[in-house]
Amino acid sequence: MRETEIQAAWYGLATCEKCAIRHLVLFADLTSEDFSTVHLPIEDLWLPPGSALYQPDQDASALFTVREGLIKLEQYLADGSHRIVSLLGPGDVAGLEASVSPHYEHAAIALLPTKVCRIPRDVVTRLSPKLNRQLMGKWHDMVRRSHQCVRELSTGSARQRLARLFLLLAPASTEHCRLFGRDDVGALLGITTETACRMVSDFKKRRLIGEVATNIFSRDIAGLQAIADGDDGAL
Amino acid sequence: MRETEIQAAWYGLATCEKCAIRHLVLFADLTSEDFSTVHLPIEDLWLPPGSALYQPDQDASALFTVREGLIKLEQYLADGSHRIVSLLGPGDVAGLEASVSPHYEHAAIALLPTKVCRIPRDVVTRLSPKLNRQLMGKWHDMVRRSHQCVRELSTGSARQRLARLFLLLAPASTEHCRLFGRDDVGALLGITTETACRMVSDFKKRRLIGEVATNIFSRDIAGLQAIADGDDGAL
DNA sequence: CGCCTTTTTGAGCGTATTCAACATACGTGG
DNA sequence: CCACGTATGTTGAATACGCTCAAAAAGGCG
Repeated sequence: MRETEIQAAWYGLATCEKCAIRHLVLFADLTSEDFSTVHLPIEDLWLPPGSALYQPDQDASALFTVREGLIKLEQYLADGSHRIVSLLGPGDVAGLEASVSPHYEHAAIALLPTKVCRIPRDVVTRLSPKLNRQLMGKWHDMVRRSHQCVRELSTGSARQRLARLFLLLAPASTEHCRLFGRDDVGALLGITTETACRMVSDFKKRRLIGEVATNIFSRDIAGLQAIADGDDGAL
Repeated sequence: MRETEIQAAWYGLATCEKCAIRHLVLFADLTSEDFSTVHLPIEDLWLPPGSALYQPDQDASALFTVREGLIKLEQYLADGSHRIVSLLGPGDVAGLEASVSPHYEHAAIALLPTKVCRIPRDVVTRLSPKLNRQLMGKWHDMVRRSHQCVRELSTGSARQRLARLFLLLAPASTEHCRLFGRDDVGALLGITTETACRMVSDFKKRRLIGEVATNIFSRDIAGLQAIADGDDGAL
């Protein structure tokens, strides 16, 4: 088991009022006055791939808004193996359970270079009534993401799952997308590392994807869509 | 596609204050006074297996506390097939999205004879501040259930998944448990109906389960646990 | 440059799927 | 009450798929 620690570098005190993605974060409804009552530090953190935001059963002292990048939530099974149960992207909140429970329930680990802002649990508690609408919305997002993982990434053949993953990694309009380690692809899709690897190879051979740099891919959206829907991978 | 309609029979106006499972439902924190402000009807419904509480995109006019039985939440895929993304049991709330969104996102269908109480969306809206703690808790439950579905029911071999399902169907202390149609077992575990069927047969042959009546099973908890953890099904 | 980790590829095997046939249960009408 | 028809459950045989184990290749990093 690889040792993953919080390697986050301190990035700077967040100026939430001017946050570029504020419309989609927890503080969307707050006024300037509300901000002035927040005296606890809200930090911006940069997470390199592989670094953990938190570990299961750890004290849930904060929650984290994802601003850029991708976070995996994984849980451990009885036999010591693990499974990725959800992915969190920009606008999502990691560790929402901090608002209702004393401990985290997953390991939250960056899959890509990721920027988050850390909001102490006490800030949420204090602003609770004002944040309620947004909190509900974030819970709703969590549920949707999780159901998406079952529906898209844990259903059908390995080929279909990988195709759907490539489509989820970035909007169709985006030129390139960044993939993560084959181990994580496997743990996410519920297949082995080897199968994940073989499938990626196969997609490259069929020109459904093209690797423009290490783990940076261009995509044939229509082709991937066809694979994702029907199981038709015949040449 | 089978036509499933709301066949729920009206059961009686719920007397929430005296509800036997009130400690685990949405109204746990309310006072007598609060109840007196609720003038909209809260109905108790009995759902026979196969009947739908709601369908996707339907107007989300109420949410439903499950009191007895089991509800499946399913979503449809591009190719017309469907996948069960979560199970809801006693204490869980179906259609929580009604509190934040105008439409339902799943089909919610009873797998077993099921008793629910229907709480109009307006009741929740009106009592909103008082229900907040409980609502958060229910969202949290939804997320946990959904992650459980990935972790336990969509991971490992078909044999492991089925073993875990039998363990989830009822507490270990419960003598018997009730299973549902093989189609639904398949859609839940992400395997085909035939495989689900063969596995159930196999479990019976190995005496891991015993069918005391149609779809009522006794269980060898320890045996099932062994299958669920290691993949060791060797004779 | 060598060491370590991650990725890739191969071969053989076991499992789940497919497609088909058959059995059983259930509900309806004769 | 039984006969029939449909829906559901069960089983078989062949195939395809993904897994295991093993080994080689390709990056990173000291």
